[in-house]
Amino acid sequence: MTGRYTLAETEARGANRLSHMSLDFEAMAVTSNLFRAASAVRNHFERTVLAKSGLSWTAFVVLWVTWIWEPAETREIAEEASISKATLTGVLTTLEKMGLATRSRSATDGRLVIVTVQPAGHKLMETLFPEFNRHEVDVVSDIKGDDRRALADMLRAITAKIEG
Amino acid sequence: MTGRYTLAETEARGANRLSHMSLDFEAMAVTSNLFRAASAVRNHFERTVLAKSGLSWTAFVVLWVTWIWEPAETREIAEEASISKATLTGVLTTLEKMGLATRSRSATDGRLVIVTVQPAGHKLMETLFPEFNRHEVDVVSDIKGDDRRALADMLRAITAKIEG
DNA sequence: TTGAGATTGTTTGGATGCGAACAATATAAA
DNA sequence: TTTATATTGTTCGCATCCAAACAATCTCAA
Repeated sequence: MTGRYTLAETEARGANRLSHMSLDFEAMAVTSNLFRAASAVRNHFERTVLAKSGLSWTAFVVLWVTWIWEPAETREIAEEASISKATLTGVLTTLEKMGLATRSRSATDGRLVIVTVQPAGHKLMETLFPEFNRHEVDVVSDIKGDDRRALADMLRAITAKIEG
Repeated sequence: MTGRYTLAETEARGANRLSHMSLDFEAMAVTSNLFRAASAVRNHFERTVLAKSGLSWTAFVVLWVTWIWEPAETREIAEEASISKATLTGVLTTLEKMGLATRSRSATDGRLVIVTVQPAGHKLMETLFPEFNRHEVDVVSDIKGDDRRALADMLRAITAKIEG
């Protein structure tokens, strides 16, 4: 939760509030910095790489997942993008308005909706994704190679712990 | 970006799309799992610990920051909570409606708004925050002590790299 | 003292974001 | 065949979330 202030400062300032509680400040530091980092990365990417194309972070992720797996079912896309199906409905409408993707009904199961990337979407991703990846490289450039793998593994462990 | 599928599966499936691109899959795995984890933690906390009190993740963070630093200026709260001032305006309105916090004008600077936690807010945090922390402990329980510190440090490094 | 520029919180407009209710479709057992 | 149950995407209501425009206030130089 802490941002500008260090954990030590927060701990000192919050001493009166927190001193009588039994707390694990290291676990707290993990979740705190997890969100701080995720939020910083997201905002930075939206303001730099994604700004030109007018895509939000979520719209980009949805388009990316569809691009890799197309034709893709919406339930798969929602799962991969870590968003609810209700949210996906809105994002897909946005992508359709932008002419980047289209919806169609499944021929074998009338309940399913199949999503396909439009030519404009393919053209966009062809240049946007490599650029996106270069920013990803930049963001982790202060972390050594072995540590990057360890970092990804620990983040995966957190997700696994929650989702079972 | 990948969720249910492993990076290897995505790489294999996306071979046609990605094979001709020069990509760093390890950097990709970091940002991918960073968001997957942050999203999972947030949703899990909102559905368990926070559900009873009717607080969203953001509302809880804002209340927590105010609780530690009160009386707090809104610009400080927004910075600590990693949200924009526009977002904070809405969240504070929510917290006021719930009777957990109040706004007041600064006596020395008419531009500033000072936020204070109400008695109901104090009472809530007294039990909610320790419970919140117990869930934080649970979430990182599969990661060893030393690794937890390393994890927090690397996440801090990512944020620092972006925010300078 | 005064007026240009800086700072702050709110408003506006638009896009997520989710749970719950819903209608359409599919599946299963009787 | 029929009927109860399950699954899927959308709609609805509401709460974030941000950039940009805005009004109020402060600062500081002339």
